Amino acid sequence: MPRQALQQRVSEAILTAAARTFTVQGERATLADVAAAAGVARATVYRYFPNRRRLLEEVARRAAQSVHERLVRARVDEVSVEEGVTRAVRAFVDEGEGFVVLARERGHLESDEFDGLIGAPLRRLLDSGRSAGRIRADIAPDVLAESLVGMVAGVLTHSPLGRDDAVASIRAAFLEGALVPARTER
Amino acid sequence: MPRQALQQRVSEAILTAAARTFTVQGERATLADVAAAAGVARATVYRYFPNRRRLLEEVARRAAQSVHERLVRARVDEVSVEEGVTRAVRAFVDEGEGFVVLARERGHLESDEFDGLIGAPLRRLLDSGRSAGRIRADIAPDVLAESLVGMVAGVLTHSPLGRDDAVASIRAAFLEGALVPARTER
DNA sequence: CTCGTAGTGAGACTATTTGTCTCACATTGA
DNA sequence: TCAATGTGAGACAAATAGTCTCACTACGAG
Repeated sequence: MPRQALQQRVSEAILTAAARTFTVQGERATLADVAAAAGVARATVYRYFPNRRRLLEEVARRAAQSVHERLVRARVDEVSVEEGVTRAVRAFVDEGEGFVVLARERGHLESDEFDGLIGAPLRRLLDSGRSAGRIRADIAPDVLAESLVGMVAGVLTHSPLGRDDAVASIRAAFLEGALVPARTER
Repeated sequence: MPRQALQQRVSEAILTAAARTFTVQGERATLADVAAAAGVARATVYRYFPNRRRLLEEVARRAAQSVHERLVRARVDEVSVEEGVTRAVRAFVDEGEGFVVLARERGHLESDEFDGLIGAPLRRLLDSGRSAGRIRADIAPDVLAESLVGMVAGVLTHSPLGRDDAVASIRAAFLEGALVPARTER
């Protein structure tokens, strides 16, 4: 098995270029654009991915897998909910462009990688927080999870924030809300 | 000006079908699909919209305009921030599929209809709340606005909630956050 | 009621993009 | 140095975008 280092690099270059290109130009970017961005011939893209849809799916699948691993490594279920949410948001934001493509495309994927790899752990985290009485029970956990994912995708796509600022803002907005805590009430 | 009632109907049918088709099938749905869904010939679509991109833009532009008018009619700037946010969320949710297309496509539009018609009023609302000391000042208003839009788009796309439930959940999550209010603290 | 016209449906046609295939060339490893 | 593996380039077929023409339908004026 000789040339596998090259194939590794090429595959990586294509997937990275695809994530960037689809994030910047939108869903209708051409595979010629992706190939050019990756610095390879268009035919080479088809040597690695049988068609456009599968390339998109692979970008999304890898992003989902990568985020999942970050979540596991971050041990989100072994810390407080607040800290767990912070680390989850950090995992999403660190994934960057791949996460944006994932959030945008996940409804059109073959198998629902997103739900198993990200949705489920996120719901588990929120659920345990709910059991501990720290996460409010009047909103369904899956709605909270969707809200968080939507917030991250929206801010990543349309706000020019640095990673640390993005994480801090999203964490605070999601956990504590936009209102100033009403300290004097009740 | 004789047949304009017909053209009105046809235009409406195409735009509605386009919003639904692009929301359900994603960005790469075919114009033949849209035409079939609208019950017109494919050529007729091109009689009303010069190309695919402009059709998408028109769906988004109309959604933006419609939401803007809902915001104005709702007088979001004449009530409390909490009520204003509630009405804004209701405006987004009521727009439905058009809003989903708008949120997804707005980065790739010619002119930024979204920011002027929706982003600006939303930021004004949050800003006035901030001046009144009710909206937290440690998160930039445009980040809060993006968060809210992302939340709505995410929940509308991936949660099977009824309109009233969706509005209530999003309102509560955005304003008060996911945490149980720490009533006993401090 | 009939006719002229505005507007649609259907389909042929071109351009662009997707996807397939072949062949010459470069690079790696023995 | 040489053989094998993998890429670049470009020709090709299939699908979709976009253009155009023509026959037909239905509305509205008389």
